[in-house]
Amino acid sequence: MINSQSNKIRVRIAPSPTGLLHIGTTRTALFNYIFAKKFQGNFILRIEDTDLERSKKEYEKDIVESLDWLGIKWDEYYKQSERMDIYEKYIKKLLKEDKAYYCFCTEEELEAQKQYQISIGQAAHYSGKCRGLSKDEINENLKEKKPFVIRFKIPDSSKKIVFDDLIRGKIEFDPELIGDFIISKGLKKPFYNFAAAVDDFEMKISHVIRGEDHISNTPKQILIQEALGFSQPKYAHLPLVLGPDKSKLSKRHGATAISEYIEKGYLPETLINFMAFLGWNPGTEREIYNIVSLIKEFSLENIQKGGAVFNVKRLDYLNGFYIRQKSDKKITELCIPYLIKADLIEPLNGDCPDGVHCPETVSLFEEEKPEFKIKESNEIIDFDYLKKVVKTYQERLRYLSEIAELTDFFFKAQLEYDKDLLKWKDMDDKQVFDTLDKLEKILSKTESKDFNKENLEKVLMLEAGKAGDRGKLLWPLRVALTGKKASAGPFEIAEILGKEKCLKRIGEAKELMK
RNA sequence: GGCCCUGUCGUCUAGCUUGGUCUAGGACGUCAGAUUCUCAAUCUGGUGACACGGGUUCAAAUCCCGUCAGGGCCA
Repeated sequence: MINSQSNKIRVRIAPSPTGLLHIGTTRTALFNYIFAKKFQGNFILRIEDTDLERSKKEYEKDIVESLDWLGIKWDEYYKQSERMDIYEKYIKKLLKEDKAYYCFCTEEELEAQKQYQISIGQAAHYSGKCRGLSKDEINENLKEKKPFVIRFKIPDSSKKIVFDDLIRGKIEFDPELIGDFIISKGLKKPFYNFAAAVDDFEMKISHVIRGEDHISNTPKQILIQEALGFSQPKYAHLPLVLGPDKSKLSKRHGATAISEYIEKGYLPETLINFMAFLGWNPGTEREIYNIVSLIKEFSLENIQKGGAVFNVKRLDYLNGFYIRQKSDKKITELCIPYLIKADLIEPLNGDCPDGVHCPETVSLFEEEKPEFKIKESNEIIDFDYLKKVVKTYQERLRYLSEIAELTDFFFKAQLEYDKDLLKWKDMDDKQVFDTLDKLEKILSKTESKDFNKENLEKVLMLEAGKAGDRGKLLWPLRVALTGKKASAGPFEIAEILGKEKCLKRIGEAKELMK
C-alpha cells in the first residue's frame, strides 16, 4: 500500500458549483475548518465541477464569497475541472489492471434489467454483463463509436467492507450488494465517487468529515482506494441539517443559501455560532461561541448522531443578541446599505448601487463626514443622524434588513396611516383632536435647543400624568410621529425628528381628525 | 425495493462510555407576571421529553434483545 500520509491534519470541503452555497455544506465546511485549525492542519477547498453543464462560474464565486464573508479561510484551492488528466491516468490504470472495464450497455437495457431485478425483489445493480467482453469486442465497439462507461469491477472476494466512523463507530457493507458501479462516462468524465477518492488521496486528505448522506458512498470510495493501492483517510459522518419536516434541508424549506442570509442581514458571527450548534455542543451550558473559541473547544466526540432541524426562530434570537452587542457606529455602518437599498436615502459622496457587497459602502465610512440625501425630501443628513435613528432601533432588530421598514417614517415626507390608529382605547375623534392640539401647543412652546429626549419626557410625562392614563396623550403622539402601531418611544423619536417635523406631523394628524 | 444511519421537552441539546447524585439540567419557542402609551429589550415564573415492549439488575434515559417510527443513499 502506498503510504501518502504524514501526520499532518488535512481536511477538505468539496462543494459543486451547481447552486448557491448551501447551509448544510457550509456547516460541514465550518466543522472541517475548525477541526483543521485546532490541530494546526490545512483546510482545502475543492470545487467539484466535473459536471461541466451544470457547473457555473457564478456559483463558484458565491461559494468563495460566502466562505470568505464567514471568515472560513482555505489554505489550498483546487478545481476538479483542471485535474482531468489525473483522473484519466487512474482510470487507465484500473483498466489496464483489469479492475475496471468498458461497458457498452444502453440505457434501455439497463432500465429493463433494473425493473426485472426490482420485480423479483432483488437489489437493483449492474449484472456485470460487459465484464466478459474480449479485447476484440471492445475494440470493435470503440471503432463503431458506441458510447460507453467505465465500470468498477467489484472484487470477487466477498469480504465485508468495514470502516470505523469517528462519530458512529463501525459501519459495514456487503460489496456484493453494490454491483459494478460506474466510475466514468467515457474516459474523460469521472463520476463523483471516483474523482473524490482520487483527489482525497492526491491531496493527502487525512480526515474526511462530511454529511451523513455520504455514508453509502464510502464503501465505493474504499473499494477504489483499495484497487488503486491508496491509503485510507479517517471518516467522520456528520448528522444532516434538516428542515422543519425533518427531511434534509432543501429549497422547499425556504432560504438555504448563505448568500440569502447575508442579504437578509444576518451577521457572520451569528451564522458561525448557530451552525456550530447544529450537531455539536461543548457539553457545557455555554452557548455563545466565536470561531476562535470554537477552535479551542471543538471535538469530534461531542458531535451528535441524529439530524438537527434548522430553527430560524433560534437563529433570529442569536442574531438579535449579536446585533445588540455592536457599537453604535458599527451597527449604523451595517444598517446603512439596507436603508439605501430600500430607497430611503442615498449616499452623497460616492455611489452605492447595491448594499451589502458593495465596496463603495465600506469606503464611504472612511471619509471624514459621509453625507446622505433623504430621497423623498432631498434633505441632507449626516452619519450622526443615521446613528441616532439606528441606535433607537438596535435592540428591536432581529436582522439588519428590518431596519428599513422599522425606521422608514424618519425618511418619509408624508406618513400614511389609518386615522383610527391615532385613537387610544375608546377615544373619539374629538378627544384625539384636542389631545393633538394640546401637544401642538406644548411643543411649540418648547425651544428648539431644548427639544431633546430628556426635556420632552419631563414636560410631556407631567402632562400625560394629569390624565391618569398616560396612553391618552402618548399614544396619539407616537402614532402622529410614526404612523405605526409599534415603534420606539415617542420622546426619542421626537428628538431625532426635530421640532419642525414633529409639529408638522401633529398638524397633519389633526387634519385627519377634523 | 435493497442497503445504511438515527430515535431525551415543539426545536437545539446535557446526561448514556464508567447503571443509583435524574421527582431528567440548559437554551430557543410558547404562556403568565413585572416594567410599560405600543413594540422590543430586560427580569421572574410556568409549560414541556427519556418512541414502544420485553429482559438483565436491589436499581436503567443509561446495558441487552425485539418492535415501531423517522431519515439518507442507490436505482
